[in-house]
Amino acid sequence: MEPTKSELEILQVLWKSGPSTVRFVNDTLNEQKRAVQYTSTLKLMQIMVEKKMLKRDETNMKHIYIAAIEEQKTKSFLLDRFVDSMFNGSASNLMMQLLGNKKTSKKELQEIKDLLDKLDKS
Amino acid sequence: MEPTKSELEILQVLWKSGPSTVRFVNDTLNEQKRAVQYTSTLKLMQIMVEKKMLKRDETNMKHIYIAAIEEQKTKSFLLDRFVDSMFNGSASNLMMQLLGNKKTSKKELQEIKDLLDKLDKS
DNA sequence: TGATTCGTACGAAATATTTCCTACCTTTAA
DNA sequence: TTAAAGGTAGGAAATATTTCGTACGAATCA
Repeated sequence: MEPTKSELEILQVLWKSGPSTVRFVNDTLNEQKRAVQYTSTLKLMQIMVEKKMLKRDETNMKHIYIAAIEEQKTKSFLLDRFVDSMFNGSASNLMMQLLGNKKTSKKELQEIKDLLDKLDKS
Repeated sequence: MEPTKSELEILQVLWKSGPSTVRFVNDTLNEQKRAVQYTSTLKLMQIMVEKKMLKRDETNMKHIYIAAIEEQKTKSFLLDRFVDSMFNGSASNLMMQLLGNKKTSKKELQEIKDLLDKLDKS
């Protein structure tokens, strides 16, 4: 449980699209991210199986890879580490940074407020 | 502008404490983070000077290192990348993750709300 | 049936990152 | 004035990460 940057890219594809072949993952990366050879993606995914980050169904020739770590848990873990290292563990510090950021639109802000309100009531 | 994990640790010290010697940075890292040899820290900081991430005052024998990239800009940049890669660029997705996290205390939540309110008025 | 395409396995190379050894100079204190 | 302590520089080693070439088997199709 410590995905590298490249490993995370692969996990994202699997989380989004579910169990997939190397071919599918590789095509997706090439479309959405950057040029990468098929065997590079294959190798990385094989390594991730060794690390127990992925599972593999070898029933058919085209192996099917499945994310073995949960999206929520993983993101939560990485977010924690990020907040710890960058914002001294303070979520509001992070928010402050986020809000000072031009990229955060009014729509986003409203969504966040709604979220907080909803949380209040429960 | 792409600090690695170790480089970020050093930047944090310099941002927090201002211009410092290698000795000070190294001591701080050993206290707050992990065991690391003096020359390791030295080497890394020298590399960071080459990369223009730090500046160095060589007037005296004890060189003084200064962060050459701004804390706010750097954090904003890294946060953006993080949100993009992990939460599809959506700040509210990130918030949702953050709020589902046990570690975010009520006090933090209140601070975030206050922050949003303040933002409204301005 | 061949030839081409598509798949996996394996190992090595290329990079990026981190760590530390050694040499040598300056300052300090006995 | 000499030994010890504390500095920097540089290169090499150790790791971690990423990328890809080659070999070879299975499937497909002309």
